[in-house]
Amino acid sequence: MKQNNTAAQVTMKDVANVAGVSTATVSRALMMPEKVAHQTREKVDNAIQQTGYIPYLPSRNHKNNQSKILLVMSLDITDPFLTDVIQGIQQTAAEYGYMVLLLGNQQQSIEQASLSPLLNQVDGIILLGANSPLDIHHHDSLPPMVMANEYLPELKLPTIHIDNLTAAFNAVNYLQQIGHRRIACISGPAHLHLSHYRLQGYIQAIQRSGIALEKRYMLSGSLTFETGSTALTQLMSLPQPPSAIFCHSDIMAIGVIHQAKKIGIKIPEELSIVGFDDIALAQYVDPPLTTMAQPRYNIGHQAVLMLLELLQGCPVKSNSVLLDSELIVRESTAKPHS
Amino acid sequence: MKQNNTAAQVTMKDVANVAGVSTATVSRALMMPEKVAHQTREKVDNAIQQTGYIPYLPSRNHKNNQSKILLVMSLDITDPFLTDVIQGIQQTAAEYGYMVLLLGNQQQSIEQASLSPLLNQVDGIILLGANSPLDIHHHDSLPPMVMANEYLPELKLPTIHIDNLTAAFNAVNYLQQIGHRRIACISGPAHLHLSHYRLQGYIQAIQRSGIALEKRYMLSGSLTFETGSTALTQLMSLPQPPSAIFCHSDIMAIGVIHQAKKIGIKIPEELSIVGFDDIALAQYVDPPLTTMAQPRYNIGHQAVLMLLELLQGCPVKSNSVLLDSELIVRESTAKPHS
DNA sequence: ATGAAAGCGCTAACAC
DNA sequence: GTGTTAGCGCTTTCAT
Repeated sequence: MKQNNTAAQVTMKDVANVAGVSTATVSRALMMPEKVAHQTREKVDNAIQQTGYIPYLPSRNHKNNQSKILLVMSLDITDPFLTDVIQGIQQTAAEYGYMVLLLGNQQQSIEQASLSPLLNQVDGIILLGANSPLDIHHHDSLPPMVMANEYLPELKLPTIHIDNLTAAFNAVNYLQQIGHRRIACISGPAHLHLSHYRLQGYIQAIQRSGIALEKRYMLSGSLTFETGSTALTQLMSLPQPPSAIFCHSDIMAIGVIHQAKKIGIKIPEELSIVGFDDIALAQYVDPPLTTMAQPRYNIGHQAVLMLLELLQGCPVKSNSVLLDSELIVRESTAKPHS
Repeated sequence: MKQNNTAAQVTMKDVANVAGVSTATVSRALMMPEKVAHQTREKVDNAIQQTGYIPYLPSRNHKNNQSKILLVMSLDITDPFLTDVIQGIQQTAAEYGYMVLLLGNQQQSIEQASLSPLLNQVDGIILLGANSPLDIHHHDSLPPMVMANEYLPELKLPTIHIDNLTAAFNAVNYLQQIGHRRIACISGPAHLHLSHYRLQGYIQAIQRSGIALEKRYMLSGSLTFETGSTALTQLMSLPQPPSAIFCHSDIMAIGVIHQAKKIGIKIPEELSIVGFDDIALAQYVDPPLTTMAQPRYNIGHQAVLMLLELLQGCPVKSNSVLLDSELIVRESTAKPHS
């Protein structure tokens, strides 16, 4: 008869009482069931059922320091690409019995002061993109961390990512292969390192083909529809508009397609577009998007595996795992007409 | 002599030592700064700086039972609509100093046994959609909860949502207003209550106009591109295909648009489409989508406010807050041609 | 205003 | 195998 149900914590002591054993035994029955007599274990199990006991985590963590929580710091939980990565993280984490605490960048408003204690409570951290809110250098002791999707040489974090430079190079190279000469590039924000790498890939591809780099063909902005949309307007009002555009994200690419249609430019006949990421949506837009596919789910998956290894005390084997990217050719690209 | 300083926790005791006071004073300096002498506080503050002390949450929570963590259980962190809601949640939570623990449905694989303890550690729960992994009825004492985006009468949870029935009714009614008679409906999965309400809205609108309900016009599936895509094929192969389709989500609608184009059906000339949610993407697809807009961000915002009130011990004022929805007419709908 | 000391619920030595 | 006991880091009486 539990009358003390005013949200009163059922403690291990209660269980012990009901089972007629000591708290230590209850604890053992929970933690190392094989080290406790079969009979006793049954009594304890019953008592747990009866009382509705639930282990109180803070106390438990107190000792063994395991919260089974992984922190993910993500730039933007709204970005469909990152969302897929996070999905990979969550699913993999769940397989290993970990929960995922997701911190969006909006929450960077949370002051360091209140953030720090939290870091103390999680078992590991996954940085999804580099503009993390935490001033890593000012923390002496942080939980194990891995970085995903963006490589940041200065912090020597184990990282899982694609070769953004080569990927971008290949994307642009493809456009060149099918005959394009005037190729523009819409980059992500400068503070993201991946923007830098992708831009470099673009630049190298252009230069290698012996064509002069056109400053006016190189725009940048956030990885959003709007950026793509406005960038297109800008590009097409150039005296010599490009015949193809390489975008740093699919979302951007969709923005440019949208705007292109609006001002009556036919894709891919008059303008070729290639995106980046291969989000699910890419194949459903009109025309279906040619894009550099990233292994979205796998990035998340690998990141967790890597982090879990760190948690086990494994040394940081390789400092950076490279995943493959692949150009998916759909219908937003074609030979230049003119 | 603790030489075991391999990432050793800096404890409050250390701070106390350095400051030359007792741990109790340090604790007070942190928790009720005004109750401690100005001088002492300075000494403590300095010591904290020097040692790099960070409060250890599990111990702190131990007593005052405040983790400052809100748990969000979401159906699908990949859904752009839910993602926007979550954004609203995170941002609002952050304003009030709360962090958000996000549990995707994939993580339902985590057994109750390991989930329950976690529930014990969070200050409150937001259910985003009803198919939550937790067997609410089997838990005696759960943290305060609110439900968002879906109304579930049986559990009497404070809920924040739109009137799905009326919204659907209005959407279908609009189609009727502009002249459509053969209107199909692609519903969400049956286990979501909102599918039920939206379907009812559709049914009532059809019936009120005196038209017979056509079973063959009523399809259902997951809220995905694929569902929309396959549903369209099915609908258009009917002897009397519909002239308009009401979809339970924008994603679905985009799927049907995609497929419609593929088989050469002109939108909106030959077929009108209306979606639901008004995700950002809706205005960027071709043609821009007419859709029933939900206040995505605000749903999350309100949910947090509501939950926070509960946490303060406020009684559940109204059991259900209704937010407004609004039909956004874009270019995927037009008068029927024939 | 501050220190000493008693817990909080749990785990881990250490005995029996 | 199981109970006793001593903490874990922190907050909070209760003295002073």
